Amino acid sequence: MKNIESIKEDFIAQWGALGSQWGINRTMAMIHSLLLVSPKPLTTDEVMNRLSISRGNANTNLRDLVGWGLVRQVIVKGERKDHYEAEKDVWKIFCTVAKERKRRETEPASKVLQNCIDRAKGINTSEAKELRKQLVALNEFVTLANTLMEQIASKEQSALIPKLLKILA
Amino acid sequence: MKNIESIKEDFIAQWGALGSQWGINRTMAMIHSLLLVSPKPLTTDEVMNRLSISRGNANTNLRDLVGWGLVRQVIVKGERKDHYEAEKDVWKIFCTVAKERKRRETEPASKVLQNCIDRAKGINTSEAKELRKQLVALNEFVTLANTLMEQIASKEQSALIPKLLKILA
DNA sequence: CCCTTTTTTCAGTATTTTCTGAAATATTAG
DNA sequence: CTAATATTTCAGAAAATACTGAAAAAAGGG
Repeated sequence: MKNIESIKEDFIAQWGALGSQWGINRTMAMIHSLLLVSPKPLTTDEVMNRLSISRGNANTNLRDLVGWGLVRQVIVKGERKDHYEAEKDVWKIFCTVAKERKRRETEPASKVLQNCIDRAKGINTSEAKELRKQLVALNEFVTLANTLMEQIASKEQSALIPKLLKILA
Repeated sequence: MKNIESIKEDFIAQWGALGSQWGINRTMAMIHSLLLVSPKPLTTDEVMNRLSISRGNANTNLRDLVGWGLVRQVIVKGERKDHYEAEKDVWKIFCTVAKERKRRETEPASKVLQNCIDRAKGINTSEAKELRKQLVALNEFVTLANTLMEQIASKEQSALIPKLLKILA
């Protein structure tokens, strides 16, 4: 059946399944994809009904998406209920996710490493030296990744991608 | 207490916790970090004892790590048991993970998108056009990311990073 | 204010994921 | 081939995660 709604449903279901193979929970990924392909902002009730999920679930995941910066609340005049819409520009989505993951994941990782490195400095065996070397290598990489991510995510797609393709050619 | 083993233990525990915030299960991340800071290859029994996990768990996760290409089996002469060691070169680890995630995650994602796009081609409403546009934009991005990852992961770190830093400056 | 509508919270439940331990299978030495 | 050792598998248990539904809190209207 060549119905547009059935295509959207499939997209939402499959994209949601992918999201969960990744670090994101299924419902959150599904709400995000629903909003991504929705021509207009939706209310909590509409999200609940479209995805057959409870109010609590819809509410929590919508707020989390807002927290990630992937979805914003919009006011529709003449309506009491909050409406939500997704950022649809793919490059902006990427930048948002990159910055957020940096903040939530790579920065804490670097802290952990730094702490272990500092503690290993006090020991003078060859084994400790070896350990320190490995941890320093890891930390340098994580830090570098941080810097690169930060810079990439602060640039315009049009300004960056051609250059990237060039140096990789 | 400034004991080197206690530093390793902390590193393993904390790195494991981070791994699980990400897509990797805690035990797998812990085994990987244990091997990363181990000066010599370890047997399944050693891994079990060091991390206080069951034989089944150790076995399964070691095999998965081998499947990811992050750990290899090595034969220690004069020993019956299999020994495992981690790849320690950080850049190689990164390349391995990048290629593997591409294969397991972004390629399937692109397939899903392509499928939806093809089906939307059969419909001629403005809404379908809108949907197609959004899905195409997503797919172009995913495909681009695939290509970049592939190329980055096939280069030497020393050849790539300076160039990257330059164009981002 | 007080009533109505909307949003948030959260205890209890359901589901999914991970882990254990022991049995089954495979490997190797003699 | 046999026995000893090592590895794999997998059913059931445990733990972690996500979800529901209803009650509480907050917001808006008159």
